[in-house]
Amino acid sequence: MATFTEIQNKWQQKWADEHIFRVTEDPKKPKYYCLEMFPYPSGKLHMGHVRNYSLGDAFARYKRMMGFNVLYPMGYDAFGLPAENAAIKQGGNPEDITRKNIAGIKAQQKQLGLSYDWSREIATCNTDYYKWNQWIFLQFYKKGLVYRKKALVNWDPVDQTVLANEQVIDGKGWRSGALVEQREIEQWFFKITDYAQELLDELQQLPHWPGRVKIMQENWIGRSEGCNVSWKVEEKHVILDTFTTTVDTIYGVTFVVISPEHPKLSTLITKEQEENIKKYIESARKKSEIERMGTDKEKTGIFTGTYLLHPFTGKKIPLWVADYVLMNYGTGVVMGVPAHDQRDMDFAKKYELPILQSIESQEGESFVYDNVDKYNVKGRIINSGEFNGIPIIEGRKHIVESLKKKGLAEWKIQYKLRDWLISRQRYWGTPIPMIYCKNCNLVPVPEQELPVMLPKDAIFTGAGNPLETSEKFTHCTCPQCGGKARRETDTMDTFVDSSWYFLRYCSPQSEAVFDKQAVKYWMPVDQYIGGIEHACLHLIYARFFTKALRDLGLTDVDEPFTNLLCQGMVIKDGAKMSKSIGNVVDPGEIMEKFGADTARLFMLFAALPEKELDWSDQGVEGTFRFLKRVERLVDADFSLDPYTDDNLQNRDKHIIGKMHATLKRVTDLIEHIKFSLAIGAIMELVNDLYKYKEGPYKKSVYGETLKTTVLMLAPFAPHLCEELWERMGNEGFISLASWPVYDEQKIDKKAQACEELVQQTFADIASVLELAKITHPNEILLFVAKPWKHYFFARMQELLQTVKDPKEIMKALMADPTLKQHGQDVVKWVPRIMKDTSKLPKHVLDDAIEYATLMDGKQALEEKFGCAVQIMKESESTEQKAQIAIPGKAAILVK
RNA sequence: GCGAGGGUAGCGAAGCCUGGUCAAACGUGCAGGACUUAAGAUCCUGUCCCUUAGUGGGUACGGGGGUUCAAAUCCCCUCCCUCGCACCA
Repeated sequence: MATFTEIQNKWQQKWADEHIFRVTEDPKKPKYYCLEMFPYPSGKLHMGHVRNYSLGDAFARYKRMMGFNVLYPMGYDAFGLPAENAAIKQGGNPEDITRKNIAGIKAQQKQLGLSYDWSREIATCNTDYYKWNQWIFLQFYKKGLVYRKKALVNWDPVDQTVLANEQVIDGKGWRSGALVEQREIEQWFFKITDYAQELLDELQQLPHWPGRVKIMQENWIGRSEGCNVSWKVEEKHVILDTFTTTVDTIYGVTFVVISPEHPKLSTLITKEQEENIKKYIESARKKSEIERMGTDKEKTGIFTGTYLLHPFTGKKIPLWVADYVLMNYGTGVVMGVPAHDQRDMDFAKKYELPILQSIESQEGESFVYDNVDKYNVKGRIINSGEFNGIPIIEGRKHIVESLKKKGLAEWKIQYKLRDWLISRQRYWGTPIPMIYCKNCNLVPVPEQELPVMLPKDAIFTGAGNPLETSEKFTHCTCPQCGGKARRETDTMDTFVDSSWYFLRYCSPQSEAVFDKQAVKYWMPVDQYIGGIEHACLHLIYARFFTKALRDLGLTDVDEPFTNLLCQGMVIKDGAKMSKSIGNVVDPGEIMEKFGADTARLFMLFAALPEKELDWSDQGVEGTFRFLKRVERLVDADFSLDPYTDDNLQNRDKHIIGKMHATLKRVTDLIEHIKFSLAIGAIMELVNDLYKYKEGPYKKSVYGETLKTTVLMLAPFAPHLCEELWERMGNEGFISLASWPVYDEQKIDKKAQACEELVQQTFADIASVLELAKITHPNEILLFVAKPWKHYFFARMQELLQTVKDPKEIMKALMADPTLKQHGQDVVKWVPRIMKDTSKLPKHVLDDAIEYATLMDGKQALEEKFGCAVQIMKESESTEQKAQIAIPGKAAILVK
């Protein structure tokens, strides 16, 4: 008997030799693009990967069997800091390290037997890939989607590079975990904010995305509708803008707060306050990233000594500095309305600033805009001069219009989403194709000179950007004037690489960025599978790229991913697998011990894809046992007394019915990616097959059922199923076989069961008669498990002939002493039966069928045995039981 | 604080949307039996409590309340857990 390792190797080899998973565009076949988030090649697979790929592969295999032309590719997100850090630490260079890691991870993926079209493999560190990053960058540049500016940026002191906002988590770098500092540096940006509105709007058109991802993106984009109000500074020709969504409270402004980082701040300080403010700014900057993130948010601030003039009342409004105002949102200046804003209220109370009410609720009470829907609030404006009494929402319009006339306000839509900072001061990434020339300033590298390759002579010391150490790289000639020039040494964020790789897969060898026709055929991705951690990073960038490339006329795809599945984490002993806890299970070891099929099947069986998966060693063994159980079914000796009679007995019909029912269920479950339930249903069928095999079975029925079982299991445990497919004498690969089709007609198992019941009764009565040596029974007693049900249906039928009112029927039924005992159930069913027979629960209908069958059976029994058959309600006493043995009568019990 | 998702039998995990077929799939664990010299593997049976040859009854899906003839499932309140966002004006 072949071991699972032998089976695995055999079929993996065959799949590879015959290239059976290779695909090309075929307009005659419906396409299906199944994609997993490609991995960062760290050298070894972890359980999260295995889960991800098991899900994707099962689904791709299923779709293939369903007749789709399935694009199922794999590649590597190969640029990134870990490889560079490894080079610094252990010597060597990032490329070699990365290539080695790719080889390692690929070997394990192959070992898992994933049905990728390996001819489409890509790695983002290949020049023929990152060349197109540069090309896209240049297209974006031409279109004005790229710009360079000096900005306060998130500086990761450990990784020595800048981070995008999305990569800062709790004030720490997403990779290094180091506290992020603010630095002012010239940086490259992608203008993702141009697409903020579309990115937000089109979330509506993604019905098959998990709600939480959409909500997260929505929050991340963070749209607010409001207006900018300009404030004149007293005795200075300076204007300060504030952004507010609730301009209705403008009469409630008792102070204005400016961010410590605000560029105009220095000009707004009075001499007396200068020293103190400098101190405050200093302390704010120091604590900023640590304490601004803290839970305890006691507000601090300091008066600048300067006053602003209220645009309506002309009153003097003090200008304060406080670090609860963020520089990078809105204008960096906020109007303080302590009566209606919790933060302002806290601040006002602390510094004893006046509190002025300017709006009230419908009930005439003051309220704070905390848990209130700002855009649909009801109430009116008060204490606000000419605006008194106007409903809040309407009042906003009046106020803005009034200010607009004075040139002091404009409507404004504000987003939290900020432009995507893509420069990284590191080596292992795509060089940004720009040149600095003394004469010509900033010059893009001409397209024909792409790619700008990473130099081989860079030195990895850990200090600064290694690219700057390469003379060959940094020195160049200006493409415009031909003079000496310097190359940009920043590289691109690796998230640029992953923002369009799904397009490249469509035509990985294309001489262009991608082949338009191929993209037209394959895109969008029908099913995308990956971790939730990318909800606001990769998934937003990829959407942005898709839209930007569309606007460049390169595709006509609006949204890249139609269906999105975010898999749950793999945990063990109640915690995420991690080295520090020591609960890591190595996929390699599991594959060694139990094989790829078991590893994959367990991953799919243990939990629904979106849920957490609790790793259990016993569960793995159980899965392993199940596969062996299936194998034994195939290896069973068919020659052992199977019935050859062509007529199908009840037990044959039953198993066939079960098979079709299971097939229907499994198909539906896989379609909805509820793999664990699908596998559970297959297990049930396997259990039934074992039972079927116990009794007299027919080879044809057994074989047919088993064949279907193996086909259903094939997407989950492909190696074993290929092997079993062959052992059962089938030609070709099961991977390329067609998904079986169920026959609705054969599913009606209840009718079969009833028939079986009658048949069984015949047999049982015959044997009882024989045992009791009874030749001529006068009467046969049929005991039924719930006789009152049948009785109920009989009465019900009678009543329906004459009475139409459900309540009357109910009354009549309840008057019956037999049914009275079961009043609850009677009351349950009558309204249902009266309402709509088609909507009856299945079991009620079944009971009705059973009743009819029983009546038929009774008749048949009477004919066959030539005696009266009586259906007994119940056997309450032993006396009655004793009658069973009374000669001249036969009794049989029916469930 | 805001937002999302959870709490089901010894354990993992379905069922909830669309109330009745639910003492609740499937797996695991446990118990008994068969096979075996024995162990393992395998197969069968049982596995909330009481009772039975069959059956029947009681209690139960975090806690409390409500709607309904009927609630794990719908509504309200409450407790606990996990995960996102977090002074966004």
